[in-house]
Amino acid sequence: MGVSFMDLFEYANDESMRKVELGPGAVMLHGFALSDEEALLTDLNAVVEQAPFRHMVTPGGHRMSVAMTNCGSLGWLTDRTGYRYDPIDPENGQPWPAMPASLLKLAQSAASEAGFPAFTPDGCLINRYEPGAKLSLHQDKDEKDLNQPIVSVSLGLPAIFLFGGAKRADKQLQLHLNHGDVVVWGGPARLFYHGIKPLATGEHPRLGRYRLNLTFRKAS
DNA sequence: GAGTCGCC
DNA sequence: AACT
Repeated sequence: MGVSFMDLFEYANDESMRKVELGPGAVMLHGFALSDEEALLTDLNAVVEQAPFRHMVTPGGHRMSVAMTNCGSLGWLTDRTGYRYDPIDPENGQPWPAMPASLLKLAQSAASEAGFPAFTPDGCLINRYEPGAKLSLHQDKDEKDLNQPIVSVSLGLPAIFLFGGAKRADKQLQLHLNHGDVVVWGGPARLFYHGIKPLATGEHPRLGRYRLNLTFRKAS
């Protein structure tokens, strides 16, 4: 007898709970990013200036509603030929912007808090959602090193994060992600299916009409 | 044959 | 679904 699914749903969405164990290897950290907000947004702006957001295309030929860019030595890409990590931004032929120290520090401190003290991310995928944008249920499985977790930081407009299990059909927790929330999953949860429901319209004091999601990973 | 970071 |  552990906590029931409904109990977990309540705990996981209670912002007064600073840290919620979602299951083995998966942790929700409420309001974790807020202390570094100024440096974070300044550094993010610099990254995006060098590597602008773009709507990538899936192997099936569909344009993604989420706009993406990357920083760090490896960036995640999708195009007609498939999903992969690449050190070069195909839009300009240049390496992705280096990962700013503020981002790396945030990712490592969140990972440590979640029980992964040796996290050494080499890539950060930056996802920009506007109202209506979504990411359907998927696994992060293009990384060579599945021993290290995924660290996901939410900024700006709120979203509903679907966090399922090892099989697509597994029941999903619906987690309300607000500005500054972090979700970390690794170990037994590393390949769990997850997604984002279509973003509701809104206005955030710092990020306006957008939600930004930073997902740190060790790709190589 | 299995799977799909998409679509309706 | 159209492709891997």
